Amino acid sequence: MEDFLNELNEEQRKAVLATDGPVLIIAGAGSGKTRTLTYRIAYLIKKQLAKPSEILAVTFTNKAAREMKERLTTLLGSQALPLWMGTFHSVCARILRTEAEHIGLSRNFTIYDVDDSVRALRKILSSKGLSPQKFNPKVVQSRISRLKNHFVLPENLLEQELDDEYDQIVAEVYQAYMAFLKKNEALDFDDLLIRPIQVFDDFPEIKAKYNKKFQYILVDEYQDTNHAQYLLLKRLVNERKNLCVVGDEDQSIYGWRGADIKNILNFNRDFPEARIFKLEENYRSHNNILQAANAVVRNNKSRLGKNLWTRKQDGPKIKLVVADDEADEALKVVEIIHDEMYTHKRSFKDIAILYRTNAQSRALEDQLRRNAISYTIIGGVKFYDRKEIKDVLAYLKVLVNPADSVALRRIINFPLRGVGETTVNKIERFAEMENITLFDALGRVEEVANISATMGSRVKQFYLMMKKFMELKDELNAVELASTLVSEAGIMHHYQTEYDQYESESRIENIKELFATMEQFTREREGEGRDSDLAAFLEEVSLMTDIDTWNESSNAVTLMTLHSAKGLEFPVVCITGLEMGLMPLQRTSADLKELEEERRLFYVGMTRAMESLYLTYAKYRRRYNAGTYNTPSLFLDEIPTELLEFKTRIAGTRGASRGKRKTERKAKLEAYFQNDDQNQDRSGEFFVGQKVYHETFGKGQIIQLEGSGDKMKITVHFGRDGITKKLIKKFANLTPLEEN
DNA sequence: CAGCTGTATCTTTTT
DNA sequence: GATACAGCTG
Repeated sequence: MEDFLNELNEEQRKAVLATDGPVLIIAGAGSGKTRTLTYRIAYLIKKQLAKPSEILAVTFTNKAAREMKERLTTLLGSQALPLWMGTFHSVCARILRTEAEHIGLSRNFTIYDVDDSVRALRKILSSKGLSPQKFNPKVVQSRISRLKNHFVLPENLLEQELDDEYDQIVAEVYQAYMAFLKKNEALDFDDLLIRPIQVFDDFPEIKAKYNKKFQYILVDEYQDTNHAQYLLLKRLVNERKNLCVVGDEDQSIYGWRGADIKNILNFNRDFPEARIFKLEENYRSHNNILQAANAVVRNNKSRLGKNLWTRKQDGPKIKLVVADDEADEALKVVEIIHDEMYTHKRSFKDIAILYRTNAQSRALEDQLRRNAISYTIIGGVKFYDRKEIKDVLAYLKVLVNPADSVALRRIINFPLRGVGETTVNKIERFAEMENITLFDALGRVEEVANISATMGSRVKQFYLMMKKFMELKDELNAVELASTLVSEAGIMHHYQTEYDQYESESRIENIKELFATMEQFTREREGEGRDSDLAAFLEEVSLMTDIDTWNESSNAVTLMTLHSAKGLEFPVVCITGLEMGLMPLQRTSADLKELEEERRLFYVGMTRAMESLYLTYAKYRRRYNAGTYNTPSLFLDEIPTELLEFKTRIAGTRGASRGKRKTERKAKLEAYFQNDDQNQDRSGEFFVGQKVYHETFGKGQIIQLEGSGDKMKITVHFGRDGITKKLIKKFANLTPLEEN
């Protein structure tokens, strides 16, 4: 017992030992926050202050929850398993499923993701005759989500007179949307948080049950909780107020999602008796990295302030790398990777490449692939967002919850069975008249007016097939059910025949991977003695993010957004795209609050690095159609010059600037931009990124230029055959193609 | 009336 | 540079 207390520093130990009453732990980046939390839980259990089942620990991602659970199992064995650990959303889903019968909710409710919500709203808006130009479904979705995050319900809005016409309509649509969800027995992400609050308020006996159950509550990443989560916590905490929250206001990066930094800043106003501990020793990063990060975040006004320090050596300077454009930036990233591998004996998995927007990954991917560097991408098109996965899941969702019309509409004519929009609309109108679900209406298709006999039998055939599988639901386990369904419904056949070989293989591969995940899920859940049925699996999947499925052990460079990188660490980190307009993002620079969040985001990125940190930016970058010339991010100016090394080439040469003075560096940067303009304006010449045509190879794109004049070597990637060729200008006979 | 083809429209970050 | 939708065709 005491052994593991010795593994903590004094402040961490104090935080672990302060078991009772409200506790706020301000934990700087890399200060051993997870370790402190884990040991605190272990301590509670070992000292028998609480049974595992009386502890609730809320983490920010499912992955964090899984890892903490593993650590606890290592410390305590399987006795720790009954504790509740998960994200707010998964914990809420669990409560709602447990209490479903008492609160008028189907146990098999579907969870709608943003995409589903937008689909639903699109339908509602058009049925109200509102133009999608003026009332963009995505905008309306985010407005409603925002309202929900602030626990504002449609009835609160409608009872007051709203000045703004737009707000008035949003309020009406909001109400219709809630009715739609109810009819479909669906909850969206925000409902998962809101419904338990309502349940606790409406059913005191249920609130009492959970108050009794959860004697100790711990919340990680408290700076990123929103108002609804705050209200929920207030209800979950009982009179003992054993609430321990851990967070770092400098790492609050989810304001746009409704996270309220005030939750952490005002914690001791909510709980005046709260004890506060500050973890300020950083165990992760070399001193240079830490000092640079500190210097950047110091420019923020809204913070509690702390002094993060380390015993570690200074380490190498932070390398600032300038690139011509995004392809060149990617090329330089490749050089960085090579250099780190050969001169510092790193492997792929030690390296992370971070960026502000997912779209930036493309250029990086291209270059990594060409240089045979294995990589994994987190985010972007998520595994569970892939079309084939969504298709299969939609089938399963309908099996579990036939009332889910969004899923049903997705599959009713997939694979194509000749049942189109018009027919579905007719049946839907019938369903509304009869006050039954769309699915039940399919079974009575012969009663629907104006539907031909052939059409009717197509619909009926689909209905009967689904019905049959619904009956098989209890006989087969989740994987058996899913795989039989997928072949019988013709999905496998569809993917085998409708696409080229490469795509077909990868899609089928993905479906198989889904089945493998299901199997693993079933095993794990059975081990814990929890629900392992299809409904439970779908719930888990709905709340899963890319990072949760990330396999750290595979040896590959990791690519992800700065947001996804929160909570992770890598020996080598490279943050790309450090230009004005991208980092900070264009629309954020006007608003000080948003600018500060961008700065925190950069801070989060920097503090992921343990040993080396590279910062790159491109002077020119293509975004949508037009490209833009960019100036370096203002955040770069906030890093003390003596901590920076200015690199124009990565390996071999010492291209580093000796310029220690800011002005000198600025002059250098400006010189770069001058150069660049000339480069780009040389009409008739070739440039990197240019599209060209070659007699034998067809259309291609220049990815590298070496030398000059007729002897210039031009490396071109030809998309058609996916090959890359190095050509001599004189002989290649390349024709430049018009842009676009 | 289903299904295909071409055009318009956007791209911040995610539970 | 992918997706959604309108409009056309069979």
